[in-house]
Amino acid sequence: MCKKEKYYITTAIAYTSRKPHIGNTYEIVLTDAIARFKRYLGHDVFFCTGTDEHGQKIQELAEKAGITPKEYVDGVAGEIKEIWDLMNTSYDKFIRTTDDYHEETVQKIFKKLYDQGDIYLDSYEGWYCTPCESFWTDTQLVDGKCPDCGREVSKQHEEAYFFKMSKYADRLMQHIEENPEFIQPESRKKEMVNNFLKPGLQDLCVSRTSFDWGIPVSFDPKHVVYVWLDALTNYITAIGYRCDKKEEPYDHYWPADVHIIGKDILRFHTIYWPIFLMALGEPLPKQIFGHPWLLNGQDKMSKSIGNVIYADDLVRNFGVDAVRYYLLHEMPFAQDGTITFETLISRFNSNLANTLGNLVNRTVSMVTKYFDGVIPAPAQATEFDQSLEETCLTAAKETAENMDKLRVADAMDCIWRIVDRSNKYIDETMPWALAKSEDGIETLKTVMYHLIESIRFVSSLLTSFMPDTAKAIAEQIGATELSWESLSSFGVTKAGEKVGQATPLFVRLDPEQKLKELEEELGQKEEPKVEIEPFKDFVEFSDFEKLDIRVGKVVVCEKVPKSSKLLRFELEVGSERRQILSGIANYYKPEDLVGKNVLFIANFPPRKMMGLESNGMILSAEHDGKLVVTTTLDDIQSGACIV
RNA sequence: CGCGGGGUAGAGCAGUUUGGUAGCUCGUCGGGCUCAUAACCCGGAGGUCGUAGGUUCAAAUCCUGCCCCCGCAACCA
Repeated sequence: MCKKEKYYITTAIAYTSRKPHIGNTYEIVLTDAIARFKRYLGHDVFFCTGTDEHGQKIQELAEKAGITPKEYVDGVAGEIKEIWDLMNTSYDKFIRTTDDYHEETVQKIFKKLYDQGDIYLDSYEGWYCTPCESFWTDTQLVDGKCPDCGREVSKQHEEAYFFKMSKYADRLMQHIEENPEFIQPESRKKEMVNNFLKPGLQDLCVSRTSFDWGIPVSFDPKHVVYVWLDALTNYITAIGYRCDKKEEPYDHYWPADVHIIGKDILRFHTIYWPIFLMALGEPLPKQIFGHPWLLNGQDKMSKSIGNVIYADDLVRNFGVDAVRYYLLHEMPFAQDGTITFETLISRFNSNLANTLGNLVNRTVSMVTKYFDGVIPAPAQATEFDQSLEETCLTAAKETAENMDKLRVADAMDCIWRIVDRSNKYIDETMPWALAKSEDGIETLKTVMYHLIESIRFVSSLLTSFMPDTAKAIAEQIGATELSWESLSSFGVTKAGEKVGQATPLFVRLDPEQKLKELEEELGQKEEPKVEIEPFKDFVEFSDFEKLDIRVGKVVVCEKVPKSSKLLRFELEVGSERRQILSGIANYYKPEDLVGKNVLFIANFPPRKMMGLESNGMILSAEHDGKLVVTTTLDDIQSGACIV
């Protein structure tokens, strides 16, 4: 029995707050192509994906929908699974963080880390942002608002468990230095080391009491385990890690060969996750790859911009493999990629319908026409054969080399080199001319054989990227041998086999018409839904009266040096002057605000930001991360009260 | 002086480690061919390689200054 090399690959688990868009879908397709290719090479692959289902946000969404959190996540997890399946992804395990074995194991892990002193109970006063589910310290807050989203936070005392991150920082630093492949792409590694490790790690809050949709801490059930200790551990619980015991196939597959994740969560995977594993005494994953994002044109996809593209809509219009092709081939290795209907249509026509589809179609048609569909044995050689053979053999080798480096788009380019070379080969050998003369027939046999064989290479190599298409090509050229091993030499196709029916693999689209169709079908869906902040609870008038809101006239307004967000204001307030800082530099040119009346809260205690003192807070209206300063409808004496 | 990445034909990218004819895809123009999905093949046009200097026989590539974009961090009560 030959022992196959194991290969454990994972995606990040998808958060079950809403249906994933095509950008989120990219990750599973990318991972799938890598997993399939490793299997194709003969590795013993385990491919894990799943859903992250806890948290306050989900609890709230469920409340809004009038159902239980579990019902809510069941729905979204089902949707996610459907899309993963629709994309023809070959995961071996779909873990949900609400699975019982996962929840139990997380509890055990928490207890173990607590018992060994890595987790400790502390209590602090902090500011909590509900939408972000984040706690902030005084210094982190700005203008009393969440530094992430700029929304209101509330002061909360929370007793919480913390993880001693710093204890393991040196070991992690050493690991990163000794394993240059650990963080990919390289540029991200520097970000992590310089921004987090070097300045020193803060202890991480690993429990919450402010909501209960989570895994309860077994020995202190008013706490639930907070996000990362719950989510990251999926990678080991999914394959049998149970803390006190290890079930099959954990020992076989762990450590992971690669975690494929979005670049936004690299920090958690390259710092917290390895440290958790160190604390558990388990080996670290070999590699973490933070892939770039897929953007719609220049913009990030977002519901509020209304530019979200969903995988199922694309699949309905273009087919699974065309969408897979686009995701796998058009995404650069380390830079964000873009998707638009126009480019999708363009790639579909040129690369799939014209170059690839037409090659198969014309070849099969010729074999049918000239040899009644029977693949002839090669006879009289042509001067172009060797070049074609070389292209096939080299391309196969280089496809594998690129895949080994996770360079999926480059790998696909290698496959297309065979396609291009084959099209050229047809032109060079001119089969239609050979068919006209008796002695031409002998050469024609060679030509057709070579074409079928090189297309077999294409079909074989394509199985990991476009499985259905690969199969369809194989059927049309009558190929049965598609293994990786069979590509080590040219000439595996058996003469005498029959080709199938020549059927276009991808039917060319009329770009303008298709675009119109897409707009009609998806256009109206894209109207942004206006989502506003939920209203807050009643307060007493006396609470309002505690706030001292005034009119101030802007006398000076300038950018705070070194700060990207902060503007420094000097306001005329009656006959006084007052300095206030406000984080609106992204929305206003300082000079445009001079002379304007603004509303501000006058009785917040002074607060230092970027070394400057702010004596109040300028009121802005916020929507969708955009801020607009409030003012008075008519002019009025500065210092006037808002009543 | 917080850390890092980047600015190359109309668009999107490679090339920079190891200086030596500037390349690929799409688009565009012209030609060829007719087996095929108006497809395929060949050729042309189009770039002062962000900018100003420096090193060198030679710079997209190495060095320095500057401008612009992006990511991370900080910071936006």
